[in-house]
Amino acid sequence: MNLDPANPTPLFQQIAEGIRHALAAGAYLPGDPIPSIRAQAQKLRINPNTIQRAYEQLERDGLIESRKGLGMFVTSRADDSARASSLEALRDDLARALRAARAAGLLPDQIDTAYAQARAQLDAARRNGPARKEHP
Amino acid sequence: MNLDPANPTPLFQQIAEGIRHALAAGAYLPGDPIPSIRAQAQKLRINPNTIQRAYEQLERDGLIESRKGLGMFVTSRADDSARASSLEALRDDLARALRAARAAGLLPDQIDTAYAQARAQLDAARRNGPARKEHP
Amino acid sequence: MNLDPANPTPLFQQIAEGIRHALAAGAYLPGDPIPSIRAQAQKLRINPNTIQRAYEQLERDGLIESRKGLGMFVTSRADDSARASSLEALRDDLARALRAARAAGLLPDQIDTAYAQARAQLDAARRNGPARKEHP
Amino acid sequence: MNLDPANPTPLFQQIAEGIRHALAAGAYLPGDPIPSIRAQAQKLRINPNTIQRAYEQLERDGLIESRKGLGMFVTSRADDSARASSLEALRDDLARALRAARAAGLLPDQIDTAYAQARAQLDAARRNGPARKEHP
DNA sequence: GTGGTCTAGACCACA
DNA sequence: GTGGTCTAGACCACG
Repeated sequence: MNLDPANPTPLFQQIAEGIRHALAAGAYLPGDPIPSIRAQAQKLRINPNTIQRAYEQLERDGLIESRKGLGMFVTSRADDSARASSLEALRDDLARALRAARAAGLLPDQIDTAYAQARAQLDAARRNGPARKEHP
Repeated sequence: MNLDPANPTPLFQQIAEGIRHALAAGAYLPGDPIPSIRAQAQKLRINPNTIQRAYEQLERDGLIESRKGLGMFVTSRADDSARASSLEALRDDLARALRAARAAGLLPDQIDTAYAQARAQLDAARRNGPARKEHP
Repeated sequence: MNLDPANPTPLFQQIAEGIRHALAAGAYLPGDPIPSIRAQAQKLRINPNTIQRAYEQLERDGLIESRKGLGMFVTSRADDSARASSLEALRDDLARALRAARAAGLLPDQIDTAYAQARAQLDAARRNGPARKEHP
Repeated sequence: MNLDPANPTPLFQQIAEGIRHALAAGAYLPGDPIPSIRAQAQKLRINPNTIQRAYEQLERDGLIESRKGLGMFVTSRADDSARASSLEALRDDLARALRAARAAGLLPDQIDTAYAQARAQLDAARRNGPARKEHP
């Protein structure tokens, strides 16, 4: 899980996002328990309140559910939901970015070119492994 | 200028963004004065301090400059700078969105499809006039 | 930190300057937290908004960074940056002063003499301790 | 006279400075009248209030004096005073710059080097004529 | 009239 | 507790 305290996106969202990815990747199967708030907090060396907020968000999204006295468990449809919500988030992000670009008066060609560049950069990163940042 | 107080991005940034767009679109030419802080504040019904903060940011970015006792004036290279910074912002947004999508395990096909959808939605909105917000 | 409300240079810049000096002097090490806005405001008996503005400037200059809910922390390269910017400021000041002197028709000898005097005055002040203000 | 409305130093000071230089250079002799506020304002295309403030400052410094109903005239000791005040201004500027540099923790060597650089740059500019800005 | 600084006090999100 | 944004209203220098 990639946590960066200097990142402007809130810590609890970074955590929720990390777990969402883990679910989409199948790291936790439906019915599995996820680490308790206290355990997670200790492991990540982060304030338990922050973990709590991350779990709350996941629960609202239906990815995990609490069973009284037992802890939080992965929902049956969690992996699909995780993928779906990731896709939805991507759509939202793209739509927002394009709307802003259009409002700024950028031409469709410029927008497509920017996407192609970002896309190529992503492929390069994938080929070179996740640790690489720039093309060599 | 589209100002939404419910939007999580700060008001003063929304204002700066709006003027940046106006500059990119050529609404104010180099050497032109932009509306005075007080006038803008009255028109947008927003506190002058907030306008001041927006203008401050534009001045730091070299888009406008202040002449004491006279007002704020558009810099000579303002429109180019505004376009360039808009393009840069788009690239950043796209790269961030794609990185997140990849981290979430989405397939390249899904990503491209999402972009195509967002792109089509943008074109549709353009054809139907700038007032349309939702899919037609 | 030397704050003079009668000084024409804005308070928030004086504050930022003071912290810049402290960073250059190594008073705060990279990774250290700097005093919270509210604490600093209370200590200096100055409005928190003014402190906030000073910190904002330091953050823009890359000397400190904020972590939400935790405070502002010294950047890794802060001390070097602080020194570099101080040196740059000195060069600018000297160049501006010399340009003005030349424009006023002063002779090179007069300029050098003035610098020697200012330099000697500085040495004397250093020998006599930082509290001395006037010529001994 | 070099007037720059984008310059952060107030226009009226730039004007006063320009006249001070003219006096030091002997462009106006003691007893000569200087251009009336209205004439000066029209020639420089500047608000008469601004000229008025510049003349006020020169009068306070004893460089010019008003004779009722006649206008403003150059004082007998004006050229010497102009030179002296320029020298004094230089001393002040240098002392202030050095004090700031010392407060920032710069070493004496660094300060002397910075002065030598500024001095060399000045000489180069002088050799190349007043219009040149950078060494070729 | 203009921009710029400062204070006071409020509310918010985050850890 | 932290930083960040916004409002309200004051005062200043400048043209």
